[in-house]
Amino acid sequence: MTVEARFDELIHAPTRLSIVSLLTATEWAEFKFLRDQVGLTDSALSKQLTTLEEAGYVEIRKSFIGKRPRTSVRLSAHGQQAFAGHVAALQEIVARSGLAVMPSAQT
Amino acid sequence: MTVEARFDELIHAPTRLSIVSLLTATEWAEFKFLRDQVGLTDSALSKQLTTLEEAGYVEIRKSFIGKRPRTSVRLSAHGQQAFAGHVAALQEIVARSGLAVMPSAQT
DNA sequence: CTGCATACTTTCCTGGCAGGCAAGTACATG
DNA sequence: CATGTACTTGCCTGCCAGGAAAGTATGCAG
Repeated sequence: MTVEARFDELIHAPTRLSIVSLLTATEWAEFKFLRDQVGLTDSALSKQLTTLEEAGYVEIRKSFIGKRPRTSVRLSAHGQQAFAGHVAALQEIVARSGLAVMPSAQT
Repeated sequence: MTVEARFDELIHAPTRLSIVSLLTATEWAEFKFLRDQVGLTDSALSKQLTTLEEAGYVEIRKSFIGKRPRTSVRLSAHGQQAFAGHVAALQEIVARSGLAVMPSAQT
């Protein structure tokens, strides 16, 4: 599978970047988990998720655990591609800059 | 030299990201060159450069070539560090996502 | 039946920032 | 004196993000 390097404004925005990158690592993630990880209010997260859903980047699953509603989210295939493409675009930028790219950054 | 991974909102914004990454590759760059590369109007670029200068990320040199003024810009050491730190932060995000990082992406 | 809690969603409003246009500045040239 | 170059600054518009608060739907407690 070839990933086309494509800068994605929607994914680039800091909060959505964290949401999407969290999702790449978590399969189905729960609303509260995301909310706490990215540090947004319910309303703000809800809106971002709607935005991502409208772009076709995430799937939102509403299930009931016992009697309580539970919203879970995961990246769609399309979202994964967009993220991969965006990362590739960033890497091209970095590559142009001549900065060395390490496979994994240790702090 | 250890680079601290540090997400930088100022550098992250798309236009400034292109400006800064261009600067990492060019030493002194001229105003018109930057303007054409990033596709901004004079005024918009001027403002971004002022912003970057106020953050201490770039140095602005105003010289005269013959009788005509010429504005050139380059990344300061501080700006280089900030960029490197931001890139490291992005790489950490990508690393968390489990995406493979290629040293250079060919299209 | 009423009230309160859970789990979001939607509406309303504010604030910041980006970019374009147009005018301003400074200097040289015709 | 008018015009051109090379920006800079001011003004204005538009977008979008995020918080607060109200709305929706459902369950449970009393």
